[in-house]
Amino acid sequence: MSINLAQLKHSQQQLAEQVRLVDEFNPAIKLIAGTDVGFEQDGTVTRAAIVTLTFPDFDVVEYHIARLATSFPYIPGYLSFREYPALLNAWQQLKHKPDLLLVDGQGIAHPRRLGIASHLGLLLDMPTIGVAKSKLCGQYQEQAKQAGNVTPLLDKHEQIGWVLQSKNNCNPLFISAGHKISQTSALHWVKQCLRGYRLPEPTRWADAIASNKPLFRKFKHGK
DNA sequence: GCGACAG
DNA sequence: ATCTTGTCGC
Repeated sequence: MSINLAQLKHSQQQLAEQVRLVDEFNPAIKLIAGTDVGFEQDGTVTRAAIVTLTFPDFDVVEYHIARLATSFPYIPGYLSFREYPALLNAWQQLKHKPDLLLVDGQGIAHPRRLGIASHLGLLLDMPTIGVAKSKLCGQYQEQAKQAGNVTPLLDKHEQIGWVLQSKNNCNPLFISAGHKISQTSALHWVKQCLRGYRLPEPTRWADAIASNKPLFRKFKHGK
């Protein structure tokens, strides 16, 4: 297969125009889902995990793992083309659709304002938030590694997200609105999902499920 | 030209 | 992302 990045870049610019950052504090949220993607066999297989949790108790309602042949390489700025096929597959298996989706990666904190969280939000027509463990683009003021600290992530003078110190002495999280939510609400909901760990619960569970970590193993045994 | 660069 | 033990700091 051949890849036409100029074409995909144009596609992202077109899609970015459809992203809507609506400020809608929604106190009625009852289900929040998280996603995480991993790879197997030298990257030839993409493994996407999605998990739906209750809010605010964070009880696991259901989870699914989709394994598909990898069809696109990793290219910074084009991550969604590599991961969304498996994520859509996992999403279609969900019986209980969530009210909000936390995606591992950037939302609009992207060169063309279309990180994987925004792209997925458009494809699913769902409110999404980008929760990234490292920065793709933008600048910010360094801050103390004290839980609760927040500083805006800027591109020139435009705010594209937030740099959140989610836990003491840990690297910060890069939060940005994905789709159908505002920057302020995105930060609000991620904070609501923090339980003393660096990652918000939906993301932490998705990570544990995708990588079969202790948290998930323990869950499977006791249930 | 050079460095940066989600997962 | 993934391959991997011990180790340092909270």
